[in-house]
Amino acid sequence: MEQRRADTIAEELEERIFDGTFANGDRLDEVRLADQFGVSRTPLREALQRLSRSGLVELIPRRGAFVRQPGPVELLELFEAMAEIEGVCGRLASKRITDAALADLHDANRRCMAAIEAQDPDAYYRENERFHMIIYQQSGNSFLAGEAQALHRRLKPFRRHQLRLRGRMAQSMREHEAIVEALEQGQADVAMQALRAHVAIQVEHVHSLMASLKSAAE
Amino acid sequence: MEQRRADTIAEELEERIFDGTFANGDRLDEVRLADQFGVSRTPLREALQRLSRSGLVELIPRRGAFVRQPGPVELLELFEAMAEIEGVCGRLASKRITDAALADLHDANRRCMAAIEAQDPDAYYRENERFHMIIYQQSGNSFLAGEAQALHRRLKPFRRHQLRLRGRMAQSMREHEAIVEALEQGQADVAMQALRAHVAIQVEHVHSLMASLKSAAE
DNA sequence: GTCAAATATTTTGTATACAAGAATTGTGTT
DNA sequence: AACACAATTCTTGTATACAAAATATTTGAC
Repeated sequence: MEQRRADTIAEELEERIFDGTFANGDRLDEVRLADQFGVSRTPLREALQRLSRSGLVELIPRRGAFVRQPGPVELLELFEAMAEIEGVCGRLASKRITDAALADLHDANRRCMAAIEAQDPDAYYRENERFHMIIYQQSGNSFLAGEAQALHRRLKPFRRHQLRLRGRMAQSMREHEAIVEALEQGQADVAMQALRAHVAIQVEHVHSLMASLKSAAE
Repeated sequence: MEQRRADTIAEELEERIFDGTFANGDRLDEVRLADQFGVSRTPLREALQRLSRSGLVELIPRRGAFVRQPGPVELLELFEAMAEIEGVCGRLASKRITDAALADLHDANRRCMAAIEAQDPDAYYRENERFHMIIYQQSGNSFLAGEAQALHRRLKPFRRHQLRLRGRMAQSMREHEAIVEALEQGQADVAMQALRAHVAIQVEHVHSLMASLKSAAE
């Protein structure tokens, strides 16, 4: 018997919320799910509480657990928060980043470029993610890095859509290069503003966000 | 029988961690505490999980729950993160703050001043808190406001010490006024930097932090 | 037929029971 | 005496049982 089923269950449930198996507002029936996972209610409830902490599930006392996809307003707020926090990470990183990390950023950018040439959005997304993670780490503040990572993760389903937009990958690529340059030269405010804008631009395409939101809600 | 004991227990435990009843590294015995609170292990475990999410308790699988006070490094990171996030809140608030909120800030400052004259650090702290909460709210971003509030709460025990430092209240007061002025005039970057510095200055007094840290650890 | 109150059913929250892993103690060997 | 290993004791994680609240259903009055 393996240890700690609760977190594996939480992951699985999260996956199902992301992939749309559970729609917004759905009630997550404890007994049914427990049955489905072949466990008792105890570890399942534990998993639900964990999900409520990360915001995917709302736990209403004496009523149950409900899937809670962010609405338009909340989504905008999350993107804005992410833009701001990434900006902050960039500002701090500009003063603390190591040469090795700078080399890694260059490397990630090269791979991004290759992905664009290969017309491979998935590869691009993967390398793009690496790029951002490096910056989080190099902020030198593990708390902020953790927050940034959590937000990144939470907004993932909504970001993927954006890359499909015409020309977005190439544009994103240019922004990456400007960001690395600012970091390289220790230009704190330039790096901050560039990163903030790089994330905030996704809010510009709110309509496409709303579309993905609606499709997730049905 | 009242409803939802788990959160009242979580609050109570949090209180005891803050006030030093439970020292750093202490193991929180489920059965003993359950007994003490007159409940079963189930709601108590729920409370422990909640505390682990807010970082006060580390939950090691198959070993138990341990009190986890932040160490020096983590403490510096938390203060830095708070300074940055407050700065961000201030920047956003400078563009969005309402006249009513500005009036509230002035009011909070007046009360702060009165507290200084009355040599009442507790009253000062209370009004100071109100001042900051208003700014969080006025960022217009409930996610960021929530994060800021959570950090504020978490660092509370370490902030209180700082106010006792000679002249800190008066200095803090002047900073508050500069912040309100920047917000009033919509000077985004001035407000951001002022707020960031206002919080970051507490890191300057690291030694006093360490002292309070050590006393909490024994 | 509609609405309301009472009853039945479902579902959450909590207590207890049990199982498996960790810690501890005791014993035997060198 | 020190170490290793085994058996015991504790403790966590999970399952089941029970209680109270919320929801659904039935029944009765108008």
